[in-house]
Amino acid sequence: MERTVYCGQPRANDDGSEQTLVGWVDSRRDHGGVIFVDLRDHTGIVQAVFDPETAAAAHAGAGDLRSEYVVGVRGTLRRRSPEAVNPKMATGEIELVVRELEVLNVSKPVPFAIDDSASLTENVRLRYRFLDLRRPLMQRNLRVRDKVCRIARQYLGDRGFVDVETPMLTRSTPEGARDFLVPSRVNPGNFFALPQSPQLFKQLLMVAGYDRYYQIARCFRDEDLRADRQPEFTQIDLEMAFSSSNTITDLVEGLVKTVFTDVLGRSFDEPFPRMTYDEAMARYGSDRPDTRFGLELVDLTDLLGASEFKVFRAAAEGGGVIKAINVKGGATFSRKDIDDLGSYATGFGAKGLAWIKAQGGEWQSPIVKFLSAGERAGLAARVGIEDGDLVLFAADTVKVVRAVLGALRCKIAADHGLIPADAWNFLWVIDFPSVEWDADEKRYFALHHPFTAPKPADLDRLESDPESVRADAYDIVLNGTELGGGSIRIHRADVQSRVFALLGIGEEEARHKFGFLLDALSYGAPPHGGLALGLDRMVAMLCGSESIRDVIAFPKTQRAACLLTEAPSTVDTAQLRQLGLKLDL
RNA sequence: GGGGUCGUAGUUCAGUUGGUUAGAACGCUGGCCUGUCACGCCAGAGGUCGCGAGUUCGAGUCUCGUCGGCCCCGCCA
Repeated sequence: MERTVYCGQPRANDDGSEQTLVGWVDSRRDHGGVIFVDLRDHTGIVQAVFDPETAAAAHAGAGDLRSEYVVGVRGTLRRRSPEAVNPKMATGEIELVVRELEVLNVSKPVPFAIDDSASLTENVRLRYRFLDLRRPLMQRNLRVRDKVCRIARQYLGDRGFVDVETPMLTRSTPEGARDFLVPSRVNPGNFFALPQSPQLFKQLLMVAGYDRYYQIARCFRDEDLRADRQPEFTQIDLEMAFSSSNTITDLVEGLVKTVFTDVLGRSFDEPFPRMTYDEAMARYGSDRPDTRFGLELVDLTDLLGASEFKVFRAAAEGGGVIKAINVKGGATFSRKDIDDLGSYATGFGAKGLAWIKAQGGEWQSPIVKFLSAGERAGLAARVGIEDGDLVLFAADTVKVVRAVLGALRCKIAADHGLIPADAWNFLWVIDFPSVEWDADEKRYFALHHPFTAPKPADLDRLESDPESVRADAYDIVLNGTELGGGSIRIHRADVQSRVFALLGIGEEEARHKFGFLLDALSYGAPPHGGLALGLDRMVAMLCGSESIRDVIAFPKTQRAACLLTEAPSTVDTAQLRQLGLKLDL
């Protein structure tokens, strides 16, 4: 049977038309005489009616139907009588009066209902992913994903971007994440790496004169998983030659606005605000601040650094900071609530969590007795303490204080409904430092990656004062999630060599591992830059999903396994021998 | 590597202080039912309480280990 119309399509004015529908049996209601079967495909559900008097054979067959049988039905669409209309269904004003039924396949009883009502554990969903994906919610999610990709291709294609594929089998790189390795049979003892991103190849394409490149690119990173991190994920990756960072961010802003407008059906006219890295870290304790709510960090180091409270004084004297957030109305928090926040803070490196509760005109607090009248007055003024507030303090190194208060403000906002439901707070974070000192390894690390260009004005301080050098880099943030990031790249071999040197990548190592890049940069590389958007995260946010697993057809579990195929798996020793590999576990 | 949480019927869950035969809902099977759409009514089947040790007269319940799902720290743009 060949379909003439999808299940979700028939409407009242199709009354009388002859149609053939195919799909899955969503449910069967057998009244002894007439039988109703809801037939489902990805477009929706329509009711088919089997009448024993007008179509005896079809009716007999319908009695044997079970959930998820695959059937074709042919008959006449008929407008339902007014009392039989189902206003809950898009097709509820009409039904198919079946004349002919063909069972295309049977189905075992399914382990869970193919609808969105059941709350399923992820275990079951992933083991039966092919059924999970049949559910309307997942159908919608993957179709939103497809839509985003098509919009991106259209948008970028219209603007002269060329889609170029880059290798999946490439060479391992020293910086960044752990690589997935692929042994080379032809070259025993040698390995390919799966790309962490097409970064170097797109730069080579710039050198090659493809001045606008894009790719919807799979990327691989062998690191531990999170709700928003999978070992393989997808980026909308793009690169432009002869463009400033403003040109690139404007272009990407236009792309993102187009995507969100088309998918969500609402407009995003306002330009995305810009915030420097320093400001983001100071006010929000994060380089991807969630600006949908307040709870901003207030610096109190100058005010309380000399106080009698040892923890504060020690932090200030040790070069650290004292900061606080004011939880408006937080005086209602119980002692247990505050203790729980304390242990949450400990998880981010805090040694404790000092607090002041302003209630009934008094301050309840374990620390207030250490504060002078002047310190108290200054504190009240700067933090804006009013009756009913709860102030939480962190005093430690800059890094710890940012991490602790940055995490606390997000947790408190989430737990207490401070986040507006339909807010979409886009934000550009700019002026990142180029490098960061790693105290453990005693060397500088690139905050973005080693190919990020320093701002020209800062370039002469690269050797003398590296930490003051800003990168010409930009991240796009939405509601506290990093949607993507990019930068202007280094396009001169001499600058690239200086940055490698700063990062402790010696000349010989650089030549060995990045010789091809340095080589390419020395043959007329144009100035260029680009950006990559995390497709999975973007689609997850558009779908309202907490996890990117809900927008990936076949994701891995947190232990990096596929419950459906049971990958990864062991292999034959013969296979290993061909590759010249021996296991040593 | 670490912290937290969960694992009981096909599914989602309940299961008291350790105590007889481990329950509910939905689903499933059979029967009845001609306008339902969460159809209804009657009957029934269905359990390695993740797995393994231990404590105990007795373990779904307590202890230890282990496997697995999820969340987080570290790690990772």
